[in-house]
Amino acid sequence: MAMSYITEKHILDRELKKGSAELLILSLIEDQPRHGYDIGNLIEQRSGGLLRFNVASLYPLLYRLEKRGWIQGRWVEKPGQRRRRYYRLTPEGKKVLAAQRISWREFVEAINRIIGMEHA
Amino acid sequence: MAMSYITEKHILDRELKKGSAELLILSLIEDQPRHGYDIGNLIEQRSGGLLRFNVASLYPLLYRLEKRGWIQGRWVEKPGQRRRRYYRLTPEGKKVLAAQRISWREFVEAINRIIGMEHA
DNA sequence: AGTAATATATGACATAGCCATATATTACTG
DNA sequence: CAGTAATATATGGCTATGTCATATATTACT
Repeated sequence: MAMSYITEKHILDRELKKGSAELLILSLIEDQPRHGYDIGNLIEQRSGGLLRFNVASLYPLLYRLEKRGWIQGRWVEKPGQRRRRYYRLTPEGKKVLAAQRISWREFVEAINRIIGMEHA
Repeated sequence: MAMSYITEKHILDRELKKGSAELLILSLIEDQPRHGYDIGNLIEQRSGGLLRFNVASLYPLLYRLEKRGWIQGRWVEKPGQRRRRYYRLTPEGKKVLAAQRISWREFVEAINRIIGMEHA
């Protein structure tokens, strides 16, 4: 999960990734609880490697979301596995996710309008 | 151009805005040189008020873009007007803008894939 | 036994956005 | 003509947060 920003393109990627992080995490645990490492890998896989989370960003972000009451974590210990902390959406988190999805859509449309990509 | 973030929705907006700022500015001066204040107002107007730039963010960002050689500013003084610094895209900036438009599109598609908004 | 992968954790540093404020000029309004 | 608003650029200080580097612990593989 190491980052590597070499070109100008990557500078943009790095910046853009910041704000969408919450939305990604909330979406991924919408249907089932997941642990941090799983979330990080899913984001990388499903984005075709375009989006990657540094673990040093991912875990603190999970703590913040839990502190805000949007997600709730619990430790799960199974034989033959290292202990994992599974996070699930709280009722408050569900509301926030719904609001953020709308916000994301409006945001993308606003940007596209300004940069001339209505058809994107 | 003052900011006001009250709801959770706005927290997301604030974060999201960060990475797209460069793309917005480069796009707006693509066809004609513009000064900072004009750019700030255009972003607010064309986004229907959704995107707003604090001047304390806008001007330093313009300096950074100029320092990187993507934009070039020059002072213009006209009678009956306060002096303005007009920025234009450099050849290097044009290349960066083209790359960032592609990057933006890929980014949006990757996010949508993960959060379940393919149809958005 | 050694290495890689899995999984979580955190201190230190750097980036960069925002608040508040400042300055200067022009336009409007009572 | 005095006061206020709008235009236009500028910046010090605070804060949030992402990244680098590193640490720890467990399991799987060879």
